[in-house]
Amino acid sequence: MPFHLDTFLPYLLSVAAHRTSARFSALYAAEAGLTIPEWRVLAHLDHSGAASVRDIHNLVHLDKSVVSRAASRLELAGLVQKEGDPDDRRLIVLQLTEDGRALMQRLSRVADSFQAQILSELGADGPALARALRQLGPGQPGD
Amino acid sequence: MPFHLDTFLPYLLSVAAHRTSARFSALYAAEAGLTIPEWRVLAHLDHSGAASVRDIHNLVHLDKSVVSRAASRLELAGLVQKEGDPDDRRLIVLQLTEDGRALMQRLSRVADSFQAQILSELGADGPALARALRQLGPGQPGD
DNA sequence: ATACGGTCATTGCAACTGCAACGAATCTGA
DNA sequence: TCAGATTCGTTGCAGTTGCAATGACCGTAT
Repeated sequence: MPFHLDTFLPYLLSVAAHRTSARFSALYAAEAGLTIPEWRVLAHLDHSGAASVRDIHNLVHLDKSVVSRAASRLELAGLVQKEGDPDDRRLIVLQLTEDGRALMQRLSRVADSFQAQILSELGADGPALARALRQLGPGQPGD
Repeated sequence: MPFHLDTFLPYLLSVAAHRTSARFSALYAAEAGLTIPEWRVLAHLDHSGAASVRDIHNLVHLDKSVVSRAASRLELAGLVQKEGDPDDRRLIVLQLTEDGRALMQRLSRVADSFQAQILSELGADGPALARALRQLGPGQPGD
C-alpha cells in the first residue's frame, strides 16, 4: 500500500506554517520592511522589555547568528538599541527605541486582527490547534 | 499592552513544524541519507506512480528548482529514474526504481509509526489538528 | 593571582532556498 | 506555414540559514 503524504502531519504542518507565515509577513512587509526574524525579535522585545541575544535565541527558537544579524539590521533601522550590560560585559542588552515601540504598537494591532481572522477561518478547531501546536513545540522535552 | 508572541499562531505553527520535521528527519536521515525535499519527492512518487517535475512542484509545495535538484540527486543515488516523455519532450517522467520502491517500503513503515507516535502524544486534539492544518494549507485558495 | 573551563556575541563558511533568466519544445492563430 | 506566446526543466545568482570556530569575558578553584 503506497504512502499518503497528504495526511502526514509533518508535511501538513510544514505547508500550513509556510503559508500562514507568508500571509502574515505580507502584512508587515507592507507596514515596515521586516523579515520574519526581525519581526520575532521586535515582538519578543515588546513583550519582555529588554533581553540579550541569548534570551531571544532560547525563547524564540531562532539561531544565535540569526538573532545577532537581525538585531544589527534593526539597530541600523533605528528600531532597536544595543548596549553592553555593565554587570556582564559579554551580554548585549537589546531594547526597543521609541520608534520601535511605535512600530510595534501598530504591528501588534495588525497581528491581533490577523490572529482573529485565522481563528474565524478555523471555527471550532482553533483552540484544539493551539493546544496541539503548543504540545508539539519545544515545551517539556528538554529543548 | 505588549504583544504575546507565544500565543500567536504563525509563530506556534512555525516552531511546531520545524520541531516535528526535525524529529522525523532524524529517523530517515538514519535510515537513508535523505534531505526533506528528497523525502517528499520519493513519497509523492510512491503515492502517484509516475510524475513530472511540474506535477510534484504543484502538489507537494516545493519550488521547481528544488524538485529538479532533488530528483537529480535521487537519480544519482539510484532511487529514481528520469526519462523523457515521448508525447511531450519538454516533460521529464520521474519514477521510483526497484531500490527506490524498496526504500519507500521501509520508510513508509517508519513514517506510519512516527505518525502514530505523534497522534498518541496529541490525544483527543489530533483530528482537530489535522483538520485545521488542511484548512490553513493551500487547498481552496487558488494556490 | 592566575590558569582553566564555561558562556556570550560575532563572524566565516558551506549548503540550501526562492526567484529570475534561459534554451528547448509545444501550442495558438492568422 | 510560421511567428509569437506559453510551458517545461535546468541553471545562475543573491540572500538566508545552521553550524562551527573565534575572541572577549566571567566564575571558580587552586
